[in-house]
Amino acid sequence: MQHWSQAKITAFQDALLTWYDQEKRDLPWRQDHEPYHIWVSEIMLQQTQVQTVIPYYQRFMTTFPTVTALAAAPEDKLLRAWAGLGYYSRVRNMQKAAQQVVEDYQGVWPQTAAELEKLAGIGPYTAGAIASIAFNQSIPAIDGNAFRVFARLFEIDADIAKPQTRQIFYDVIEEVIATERPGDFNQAIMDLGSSYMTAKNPDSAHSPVRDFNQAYLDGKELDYPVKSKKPRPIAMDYFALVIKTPTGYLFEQRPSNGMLAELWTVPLIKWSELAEKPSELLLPDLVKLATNQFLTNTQIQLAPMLLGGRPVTHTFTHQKWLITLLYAELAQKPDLSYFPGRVVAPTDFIELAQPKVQLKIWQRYQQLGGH
DNA sequence: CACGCGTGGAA
DNA sequence: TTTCCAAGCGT
Repeated sequence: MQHWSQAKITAFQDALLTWYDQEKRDLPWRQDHEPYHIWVSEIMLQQTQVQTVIPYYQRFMTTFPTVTALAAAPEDKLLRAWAGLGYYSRVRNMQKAAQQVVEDYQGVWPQTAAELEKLAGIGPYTAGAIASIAFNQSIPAIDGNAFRVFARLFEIDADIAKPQTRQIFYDVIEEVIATERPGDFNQAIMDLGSSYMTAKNPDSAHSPVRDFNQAYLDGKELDYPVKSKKPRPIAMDYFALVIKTPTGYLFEQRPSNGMLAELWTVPLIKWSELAEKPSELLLPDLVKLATNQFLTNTQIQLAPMLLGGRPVTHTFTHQKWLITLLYAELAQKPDLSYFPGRVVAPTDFIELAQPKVQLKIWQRYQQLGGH
């Protein structure tokens, strides 16, 4: 790996920051440098694209205008504000961190990356981002963009999927970061990574730092960054039970650990966890078997129906769910003593924090004539 | 350290 | 359709 002279470093900073001053995106969280605003945006932006985050950020700020409001929020309101964004532990950690700020720091944010990293949900990237953007601390903020940009600028071939690689990049960035404007420097690198120096179709020929991009100059841009691949999602079969009662539909809250923790869905039965596995030719039996897991003394009034020939599919990072919809209608309100959920009228669905997969299930149900 | 954890967009 | 990627963190 090459080593830049001080003159080259200065020229790079000038080119980058001049471009950033002219072309930086006007984003809702760039209106000011309030640590609360920077923090919320950074958590939302973890593994999530800018255009997805914008409406969530705006609603979140209306709902929870201050760190104090967030610290005191009831869990259902909290989850509703996050529903659909994914990686739901982020919002639970966020409330823990808000409570830490209010209780341990009397509502005044710590200003160093080391202190910020002690807060729940704040790791090395987010700590660097907040410290540099909100508090003007000269410290790297290394996200996927920064890995890609600097891997190309310096032709660094260390595998960015390996945790120990971070130190290599940290040392490089520490040398070239603009110490007078660290927050703008870090954000400029991220803007660069999402515009000219993208992963797939980069346009480095027109990049403001074209002449500093060694991989581009060598015609090897797409060789960087080096990143080991992850295994593909494992297919899993589920049944979704759409159960209509006189006053609404059955919903259950998922366990507090694991996938989609504490979010609301119609009852989902994992095929691999069914004690008995009836033949697909006996679907009425299957519905009865599944419902009997949690509904006692219940008459299923109408013949259960299989809904939808092809399953609803939803792909997560590690799992691909293939969900077959089953429908049943109950003549009476069921006994919910052993059922971790509630009967919800369609007009009250908005009160539930529902993941995207549940919205897909409901969409399919409606397409098939449900209401 | 390797893995679990959501979702949407691009090609 | 499949694959990969996107402002990561906790365990």
